[in-house]
Amino acid sequence: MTVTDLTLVPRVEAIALDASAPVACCGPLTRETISADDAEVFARRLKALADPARLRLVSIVAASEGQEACVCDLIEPVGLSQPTVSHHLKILMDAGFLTRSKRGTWAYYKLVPGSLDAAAAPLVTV
Amino acid sequence: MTVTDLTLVPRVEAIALDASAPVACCGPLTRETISADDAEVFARRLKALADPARLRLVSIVAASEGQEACVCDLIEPVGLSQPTVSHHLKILMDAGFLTRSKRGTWAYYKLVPGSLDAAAAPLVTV
DNA sequence: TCGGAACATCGATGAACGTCAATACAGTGC
DNA sequence: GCACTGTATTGACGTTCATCGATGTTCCGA
Repeated sequence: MTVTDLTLVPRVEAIALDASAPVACCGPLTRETISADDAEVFARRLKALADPARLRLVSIVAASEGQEACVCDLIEPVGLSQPTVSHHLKILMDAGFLTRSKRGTWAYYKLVPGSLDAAAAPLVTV
Repeated sequence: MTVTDLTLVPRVEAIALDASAPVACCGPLTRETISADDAEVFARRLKALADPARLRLVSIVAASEGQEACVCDLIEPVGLSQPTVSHHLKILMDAGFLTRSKRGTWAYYKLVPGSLDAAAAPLVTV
């Protein structure tokens, strides 16, 4: 790997993905009609969770010590291939539910605090 | 009601009341790992909501008088064809979020009370 | 009885999705 | 340097999904 390689990959989306402060996209659905744009945003979040494998991954991570788990501990429980698990984890990360931190050769995925509550917020009536 | 009736009360009634008494499929995801079966059920519900058009339909119905709306009042706001709207409404009905009642040639869809809260329950940490 | 209106269903089509095998990449230890 | 291990990416394939036009079905009024 050469030095010039570093400048070739601009991660523009890193700015938009401030995963440290999850926010509800909109008010309660029962209060007033959701806008088309908000519906798009909210649907994208729900779609990231609307898969059995991803729900299990989030659940395993969330129920782990420090709400953090290694990929190597996730493959066997969900019963899927390693590339598929990695694929799902990426989707959950892009949606703002998980963050990744590499420690040595291992990758640890951590639940973003409050992200699940923020995703559920528009559904609850309270 | 005779005495013998007591022993013959069919449990089918409880199933029939399912639509009017929504129940969370599982405990909080953060408490303990969700089972494969519960993940399947929960994912199916989320998938029914994870679409911009369906979110808008639910929102319009939920924000209407008596949380009820006619199909004729739903087509124009979402900007989709009538068959497509009918298709989405069926999905929301099958998932237990809406109920339908025909009055004359009109069909009124009503939000099932508590169904949205029940769907969001596994996500909130409380 | 007939025509029209409101809604559901059918059939087709293009896009998105979940999955895996193969491969590439990045660290660790020798 | 080299081999090995853990993880991400790529390419391909079958399935599911959202959408629409055409057609059915049900109900009401003339």
